[in-house]
Amino acid sequence: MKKNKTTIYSVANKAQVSLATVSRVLNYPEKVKEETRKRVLEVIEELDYRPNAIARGLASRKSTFIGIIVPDFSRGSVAEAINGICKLANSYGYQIMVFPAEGENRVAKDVWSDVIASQVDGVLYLNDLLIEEDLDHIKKMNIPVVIASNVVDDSEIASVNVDYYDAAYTITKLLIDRGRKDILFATTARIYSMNNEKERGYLAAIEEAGLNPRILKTSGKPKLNKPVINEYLDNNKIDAVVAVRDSIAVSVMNIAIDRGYEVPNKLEVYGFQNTRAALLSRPQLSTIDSPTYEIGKVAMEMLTVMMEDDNVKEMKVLVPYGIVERGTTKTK
Amino acid sequence: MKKNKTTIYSVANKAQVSLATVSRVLNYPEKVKEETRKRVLEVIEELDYRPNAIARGLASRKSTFIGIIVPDFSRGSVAEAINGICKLANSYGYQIMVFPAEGENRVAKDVWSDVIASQVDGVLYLNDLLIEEDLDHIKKMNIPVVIASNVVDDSEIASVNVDYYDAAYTITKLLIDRGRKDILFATTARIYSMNNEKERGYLAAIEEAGLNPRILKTSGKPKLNKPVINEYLDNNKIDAVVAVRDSIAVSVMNIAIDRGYEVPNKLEVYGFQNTRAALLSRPQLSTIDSPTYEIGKVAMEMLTVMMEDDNVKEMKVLVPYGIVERGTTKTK
DNA sequence: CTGTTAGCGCTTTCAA
DNA sequence: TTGAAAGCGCTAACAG
Repeated sequence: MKKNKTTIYSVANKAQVSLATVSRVLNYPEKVKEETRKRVLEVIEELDYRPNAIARGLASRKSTFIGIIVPDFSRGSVAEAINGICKLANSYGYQIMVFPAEGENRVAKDVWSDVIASQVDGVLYLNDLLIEEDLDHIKKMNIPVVIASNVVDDSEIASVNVDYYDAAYTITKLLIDRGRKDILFATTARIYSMNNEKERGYLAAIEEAGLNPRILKTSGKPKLNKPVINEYLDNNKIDAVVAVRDSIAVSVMNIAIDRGYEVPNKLEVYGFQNTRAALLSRPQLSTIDSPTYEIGKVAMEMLTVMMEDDNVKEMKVLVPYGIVERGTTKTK
Repeated sequence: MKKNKTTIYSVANKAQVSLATVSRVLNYPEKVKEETRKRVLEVIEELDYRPNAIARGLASRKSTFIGIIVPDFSRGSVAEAINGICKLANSYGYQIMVFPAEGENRVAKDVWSDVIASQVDGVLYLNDLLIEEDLDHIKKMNIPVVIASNVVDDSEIASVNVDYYDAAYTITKLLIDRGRKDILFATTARIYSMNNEKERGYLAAIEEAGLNPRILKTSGKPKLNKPVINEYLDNNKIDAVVAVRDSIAVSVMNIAIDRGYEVPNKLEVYGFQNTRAALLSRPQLSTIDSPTYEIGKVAMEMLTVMMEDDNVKEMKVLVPYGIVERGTTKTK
């Protein structure tokens, strides 16, 4: 299978210049006499020449590729972040390389190995799972890495997040102020730093009000939720729900409605993330709007800065969240 | 910013062999004496050597990169397909490169330019929009291209799809057989080959039964749908809906329910795709299960075959769909 | 079975 | 302002 055969030589020949000159009009056009430049540009156009990114990468020792480490593209938050990243990467001239990181099939080591081999200039970590081993790899890496949506303490590691603690605290407080007393916090069984933060925020508000915390840990998958939620509702009375994800919120709500709960009068519900699921639910879900698209953009922005300059000051950025009140809460 | 400095030379030196031998243990291990191979492997391990994929690509004239052209990662179908692609790409040793193709910001030419420059060995076209110009580029490409979820007539172009015509025909027929007479076909205003096929299938069944076609074209976005749908329902009585996407099905259904329609007794609804939206709706949506994950896998499989062998026979593959009957239809 | 030697297509000094 | 030449790190004949 042969590739594009127009090389820098073809152009140089046809334009009657050396290949160095062609290279220059590509990279430092101002260093070439206007006349020559014009001629070369014409030939490039004519031959439809596209510089071979691979060769260029090898010669210049930078690939203009960036890597994104991603668990599962079907997760709404990830998808939006990637959209944000693409947008920016494109305008900065970076190509994006994907490194899938499914928890089960790939151990951290393999992913990072692939990343190193691929010669990317920087990496964006969008995986929601971040283990100690990853942190080690990141620190050993000699290219910049930015972590999105993962709260990490290490001050040397760049990350961008929403203030999940504050968000959870705030909506829980809102519910308490409206007289809710039995507020369920529905979270994932698996431990994510993000959801941990939310739990801390929830607990802070609950304890401050002297209420009893009620925490339910479920799988993220709608199908597996049902029995767990049903069992919980068999044994407990609740009047509000704060869920770590919209989909979990909707799952809990739907089951509660089936059991006769009236939303929002008898049961108020908040989700997290403002995904499409929140829009399609009945009633439409009130939720924390975490601007995942924005997170992607900001992360990419940080990365470009770090790729150009080793000394970056602000390693932890917090993107503002919003509270979207819809049909599942009672704001008067 | 310096990169990984362990090269094939470091390994060769330390293992007391030539670089060619190291290269061999990497690419044709069987051609190296067991003893030497072991020694080299040890050094590789010890130095944590990772061959530079860029250099390798340049020397071998194949990058082991494949490109995916994608419009919007937040689309459920795309996301699942990418998951499928990743899964396979990984086991075949291909790295995935992303080429965003937003309709508005990028003209076809740019995308294909980037693809060529990046030296990928093959490309998967996951964009739902496929214009004449793209087809031209694809045919001029000297690397294989596989198109997913786009019905394209050209027999030279490889594609993988679900038989949308058949699926739409079948569910429409099902509705007719259950006595439904005013069946609305809710589709997108923008023209997609996929939805076109569905429309043809719908029309075939409707005409066959001597009924009146009822077609409503809306935007894909839930927010913009509402007025259009409301207006339609102001002026028309319907007793069933076939929508080209789950989200559209749910939008229509929710509005209909608000207007007093009882689902599924007075109004039956079918969606398309079996996304999460179908699971979270109330009642849960009956839908065509198009196995997008599978489509991704199959497309990737085709691509690998094509990358190894220019002469491929089967250029059009159809992946089987399923009909998922849930709460919005009346199967007895 | 292993080493030597050309490149792959480009960038980047260094001279001219 | 331009050209010549030396690599970037690796693969792939070709010898031996």
